[in-house]
Amino acid sequence: MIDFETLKYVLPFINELSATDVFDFLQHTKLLKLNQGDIFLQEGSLKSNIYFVKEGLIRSYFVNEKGEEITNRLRYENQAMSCYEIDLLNQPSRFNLQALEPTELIVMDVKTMQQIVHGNPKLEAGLKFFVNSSLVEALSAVDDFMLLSAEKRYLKFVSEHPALLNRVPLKYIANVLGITPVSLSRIRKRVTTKKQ
Amino acid sequence: MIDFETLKYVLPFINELSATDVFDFLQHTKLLKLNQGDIFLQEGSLKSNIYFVKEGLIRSYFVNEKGEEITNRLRYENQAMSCYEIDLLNQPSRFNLQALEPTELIVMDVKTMQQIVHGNPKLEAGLKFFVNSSLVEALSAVDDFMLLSAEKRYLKFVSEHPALLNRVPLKYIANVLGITPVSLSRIRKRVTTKKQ
DNA sequence: AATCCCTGTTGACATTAGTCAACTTAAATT
DNA sequence: AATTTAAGTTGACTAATGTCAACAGGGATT
Repeated sequence: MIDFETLKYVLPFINELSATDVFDFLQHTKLLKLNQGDIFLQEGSLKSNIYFVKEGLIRSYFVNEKGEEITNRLRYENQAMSCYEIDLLNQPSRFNLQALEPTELIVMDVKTMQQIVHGNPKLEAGLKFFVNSSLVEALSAVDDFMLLSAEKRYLKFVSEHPALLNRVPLKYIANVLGITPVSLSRIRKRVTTKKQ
Repeated sequence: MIDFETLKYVLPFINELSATDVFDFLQHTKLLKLNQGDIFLQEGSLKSNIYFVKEGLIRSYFVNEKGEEITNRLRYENQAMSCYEIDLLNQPSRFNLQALEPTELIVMDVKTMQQIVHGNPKLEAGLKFFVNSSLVEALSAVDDFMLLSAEKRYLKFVSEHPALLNRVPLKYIANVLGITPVSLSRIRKRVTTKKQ
């Protein structure tokens, strides 16, 4: 169980809850403190948790046939990470989750959360907002891959997540953009020389 | 208002509803019959409808700066199409919706639907299932763009939608796969010669 | 039947991205 | 300080995709 002040900044909608609702909610969350490099969910896991980043930076990645790690998502302060295979398909995770910095996560079991949320209109609305936001984000990402060049996707990434550039190794960003680190290095060069 | 038998095949969860619930639901749906080529939603529209394809085939597309039409989604029997900008962001649609065949759609206003669904556990569950399925689909699509080559995406498209190949012009499929029609034509040639 | 239009194919070439390897740099370790 | 390691850059080359244009074939229209 974690304190209200901690939760408030990560999940703004809890400000609208009654005291008892908040207590209920807090009772079923826990704080997970991680060191840089800690892997907190392994491929094959069935733990249907949802993770809210209070502080720090995490990634989702998997290991391909060649033994290479491919990073497919990055999440930082006030963002949530979940494994959709586990939560939505009841399948073991294909991905690992790892902290890239000293990180504090608010962890909630999805099934427990659903029980708490169930029947509480404000919590229902909060969950619905979260799922809908995830959907918008995913659909926009699909459209970006369809419509934008790698260079434009990079520029969009920079404008949407400027702080990440100095926090995340380039190779992870390259993975997220769907290109190789070598290619991203060259795109970055092209872009910076263009500007001048 | 449309009949129950029609709806049953498109929205299987309504089988679990009580008679009054079904009636409520049917009262707020209507059937839209379209000819091939009909555009039933224009860019800029704010009509937050959701469309279930009873029969036929539709596409979502937009017109880019060069005046070219870019198709970003295809939907056919028993699938749903919505414009996420309208429904989820309250923004005018960037896309047009068009029937590619003689088509029958079940149309429902999203806000009306939410009112009906609200407070009815089975309808809530049905809507939740629909949104979650959309989310899984979108997240998988993102991962595919990140991890698969254009050729592999094409092969996956073929295996998942074999019937579409004979129903949809190649250029629309190319758009959906994020490549040019010329490129898809060549991939298709590569693939068929490989098999033999 | 002749024409027109649209779609898809193919060729030639340009652009972009991938692959492999060498090298530099910075950070961590000893 | 020396060594090791990992990340990023760069060069050379290959592969994939885009662009532009010409052409072929099918379907619709006249």
